[in-house]
Amino acid sequence: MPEPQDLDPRKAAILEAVVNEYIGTAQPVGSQHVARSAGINVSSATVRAEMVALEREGYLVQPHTSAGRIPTDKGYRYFVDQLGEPGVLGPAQRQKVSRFFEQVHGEMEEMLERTSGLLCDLTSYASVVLPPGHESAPVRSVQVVGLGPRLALLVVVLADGAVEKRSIELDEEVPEAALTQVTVRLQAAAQSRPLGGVLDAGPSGDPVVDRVVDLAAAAMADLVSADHDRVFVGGSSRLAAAFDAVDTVRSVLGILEQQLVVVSLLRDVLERGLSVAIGAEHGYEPLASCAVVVAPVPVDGHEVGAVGLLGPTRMNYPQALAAAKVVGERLGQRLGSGEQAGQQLGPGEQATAAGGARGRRRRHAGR
Amino acid sequence: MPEPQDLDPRKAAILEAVVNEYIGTAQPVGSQHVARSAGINVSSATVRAEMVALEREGYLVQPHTSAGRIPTDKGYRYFVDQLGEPGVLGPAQRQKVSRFFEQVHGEMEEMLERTSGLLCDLTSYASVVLPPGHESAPVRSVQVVGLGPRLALLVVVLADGAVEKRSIELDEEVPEAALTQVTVRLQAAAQSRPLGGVLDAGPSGDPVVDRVVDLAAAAMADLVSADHDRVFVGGSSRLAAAFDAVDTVRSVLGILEQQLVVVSLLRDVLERGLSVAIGAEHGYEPLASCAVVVAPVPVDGHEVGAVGLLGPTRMNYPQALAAAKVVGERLGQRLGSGEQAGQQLGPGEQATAAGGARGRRRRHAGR
DNA sequence: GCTGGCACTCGATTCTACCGAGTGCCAAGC
DNA sequence: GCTTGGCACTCGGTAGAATCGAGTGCCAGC
Repeated sequence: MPEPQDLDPRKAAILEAVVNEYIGTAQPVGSQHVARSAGINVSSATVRAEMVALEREGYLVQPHTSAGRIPTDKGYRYFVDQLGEPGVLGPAQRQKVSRFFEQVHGEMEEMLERTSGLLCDLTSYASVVLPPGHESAPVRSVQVVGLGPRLALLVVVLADGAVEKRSIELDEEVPEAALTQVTVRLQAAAQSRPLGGVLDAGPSGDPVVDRVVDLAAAAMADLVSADHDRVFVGGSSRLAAAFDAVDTVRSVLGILEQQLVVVSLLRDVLERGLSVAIGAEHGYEPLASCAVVVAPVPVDGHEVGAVGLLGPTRMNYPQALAAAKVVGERLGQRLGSGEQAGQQLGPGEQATAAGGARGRRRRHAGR
Repeated sequence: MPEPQDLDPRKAAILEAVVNEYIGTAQPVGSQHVARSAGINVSSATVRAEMVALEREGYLVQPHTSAGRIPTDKGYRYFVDQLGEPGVLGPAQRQKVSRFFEQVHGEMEEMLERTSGLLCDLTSYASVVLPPGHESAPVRSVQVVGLGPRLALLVVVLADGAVEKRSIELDEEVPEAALTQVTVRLQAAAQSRPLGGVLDAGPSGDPVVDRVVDLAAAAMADLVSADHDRVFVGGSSRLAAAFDAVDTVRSVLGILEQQLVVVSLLRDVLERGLSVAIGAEHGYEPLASCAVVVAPVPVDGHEVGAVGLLGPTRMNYPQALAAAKVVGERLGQRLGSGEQAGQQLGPGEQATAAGGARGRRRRHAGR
């Protein structure tokens, strides 16, 4: 595969001008526009000649003869690779981010949801927030609560403030006392260990208790893999504006509704070390007219979550990259500080029952 | 305000024919089409005369001269009021519903989300599921878990299987033992009482414990009002197909993202005893081109939740009403049986840790 | 190698003519 | 007196022709 860096500086400048113009106007860009752009000091005829070359090499296409050019996916890719630095947000945007992370508070789910709203607000694209998995978060508490004659609920509290639950259906009626015993045994076996690393509790002598402990342990193992498909999607209404074809909107929205697809898409892109997937670069055919920008949410060093933006391929990449990067980092810091101290409240927050009605009612991000 | 029943049978039949036709085709309906409809045994000229009257009375409008008629909101309203019975679902639909409620299982949140998916599937409109509030569900367990030096987490398990949590920021460092004591005291005060009716725990002698108990009690009171703005929205992609104006789609999607608005809209419609709100009947200007169908989710007699459908005013009301009614009822039964016995697993479900990976991966409904 | 000039292309826009679904009205008929 | 068939009229939608203009490719000259 040919190196993308094989463009001479003038071609690169022309390509950049086309991309920038097209991102703004969504109209094919003609040679005159390019010639008038800053940084281009040649005539339109020369630009035309270069454009022919760029088209031959696959960076541009003409929608039809006698129209301007628009970038191909390859063109966008080159453009994105060129801008080494992710760019910075404008001052207004920066302030929005700072203000957001100063004042945000409440339970983690709500914070993630509102983070998704922030991203939409910053970029006007649809946003996705993948919460960090908590395989590695130490267990703070395990509890088995009876709900009915043959039904119990396993409730696990993790050090990062997450609470997970799972129903357990029992083969037989189990007295409350036995469940208490189960809780005690599990608590001992799981306390301070990561969720994935809960050790066997060992036999207790009471077969009923052992049986329930086994069921609960299975449920806990299940929880570890379960939290992968949680995801917060926001701003899907922005997509309606981004695409003009109604059925494109419909199909993209439909995909955003399949959370599992979204999750694996983002993880996949992230795993390949990319921060942008343009057009068909991710495998999903139905999203071929979309670009995805991803940034990790690094919590205490290792990356555990992700934020993403979904928009048309003619996306404002510098802005989107900057927004995703900054928000991902800040979110990671926030979650990281929580991991250590369980801190999830804003600094200015009153020392009181957290997340009063005032804050909670301010949800903006859609799911 | 004139009674809507002031239409003679023939006018009513004509109006009905227009509505039915228009729902199907989205095209203005001419007098000839109506005259050919079943149940209309007069000539097109007569139909025309009647249509003039119907237009004068506000049930129909002409988009322009020499076009057919389309129903006004008032016309739809009459139509909806006429069909006394909500109608029944087709056999295929019925089967889908039955199959769904036979096989659905897992935690409540997931079930509600998938119910929302079911509604979309049945009607091809966007759907909303308002979970029942659990003010009245008895508390099964209360726990305060320390997360950091000055942060604790209140975890409440309710008899219906719901788990609620709230962070508590502490004024000072509280030893683990004190938190345990707090848990014990709260447990005693709250056990088996509804969440809203937790009594005062009374002084314990230890001021630190009392302080934390107070904070926790405040947090619990807060939880009661908190669960109002949870809502599951599904099938927003369907809206893109329902409206042809792109900005209508955009604004409606934007509204669906504001969960609080959706919740209060549905509650409002339900409180007014309506099952359908057409056009401007609900107060929300931006949804003037939409109709909302609502059905209660009655759990053990009193209505506590709701399911809703959001579509264009030219909605298939009989189908939507039937679907909402049936799904609302079935969901209520399901949740009701859970209230008593905590039963949330399908009858055919294996007695094992519930909601294995297989089931969990099958999410369809978008948020 | 760059530039201005020039002929050419082709989508978009405008204009016109026309079709036809649908209406309103009216006189004749049951 | 309601109903009906007939008829003139309206007007949005479609098709075709003419026009416009942004943009291209090519080429000769600087």
